[in-house]
Amino acid sequence: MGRPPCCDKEGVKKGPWTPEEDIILVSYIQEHGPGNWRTVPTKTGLSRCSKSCRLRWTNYLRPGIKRGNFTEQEEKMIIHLQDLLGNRWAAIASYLPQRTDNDIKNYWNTHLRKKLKKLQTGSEGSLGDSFSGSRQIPRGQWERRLQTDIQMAKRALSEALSPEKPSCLSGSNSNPSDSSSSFSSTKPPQSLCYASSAENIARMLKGWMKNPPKSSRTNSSVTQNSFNNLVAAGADTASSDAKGPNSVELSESFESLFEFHQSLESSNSDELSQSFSPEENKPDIGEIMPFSLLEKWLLDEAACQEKVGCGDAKFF
DNA sequence: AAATGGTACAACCGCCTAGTG
DNA sequence: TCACTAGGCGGTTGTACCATT
Repeated sequence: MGRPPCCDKEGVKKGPWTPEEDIILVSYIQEHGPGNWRTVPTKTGLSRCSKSCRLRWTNYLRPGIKRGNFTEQEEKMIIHLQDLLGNRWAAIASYLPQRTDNDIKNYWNTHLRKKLKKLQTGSEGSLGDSFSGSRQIPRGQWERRLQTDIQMAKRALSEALSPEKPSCLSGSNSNPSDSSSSFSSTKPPQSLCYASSAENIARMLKGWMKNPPKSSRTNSSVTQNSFNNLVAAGADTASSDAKGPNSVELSESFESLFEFHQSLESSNSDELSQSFSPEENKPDIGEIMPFSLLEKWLLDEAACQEKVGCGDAKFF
């Protein structure tokens, strides 16, 4: 028997999030930290279901999310990890810092699957066989490899963590395989850590300000319009139907966000990448250890397997 | 310029699992 | 042990944008 949907209530809003909602959610999380999603809609006044709030946070608003083009390296990693782990996007995402599982999944479905298909039909023999190779790995072998992966990731991470790290980062990322060390289980985070989600929004909003709504592809027009309306109305506090914070608060939020972002821009970006590392349940390995190390590991493994003849990682 | 098809991505849906009483 | 629930995950859908005809 199936569970009733968590959000089958009437009056729960669906569809694209507006900047107003984003700000309400972010400011709430900045204050209280993520977790206990069930109470978020009631406490924020958002007409969204808890799941939607969580999703919006994890896929879009949370700190440290990198959006846009995937690099060639990331692409390779995704291909390799997908071959290794299958469609376990969350697991794959844990190896790719700054990328969400949803992002990776989308990228796989829209880009990589086709790309591989093309390659597969192009060079039927080599790639095709290797691509389907993992499907034929005996379960025991697959599990052993997964274990090895986890061991190696743990080791690499603990090595990388041995030097001092910013407190924000060391709080909850101490164990990459410990997915239970989620936000809710950590102490209330320092605002600095969450501030970078405000940075995300600020960046977003700044983009909207810079680009006319039409030119921006990354945000839905609903959101753009909503934001434009808000900007238009924000100055004279005319947006009256906003739930939660009133329009004065909202415009103040915008101002503070812009100020915040400006101050970020003026400071050292390297420093930023450290001090604003995502406080996240997903291990931010790329920021913890050099990305090249992780890649080296993956590529070495692939090379090693080619040698041994495992035959499931012959892409590169 | 309009119509059409393809692409990209945010968001939703429903199942699964772990935690809790 | 069982029932219930929140959170997590992967699959799928909806829709705006872009390119082509």
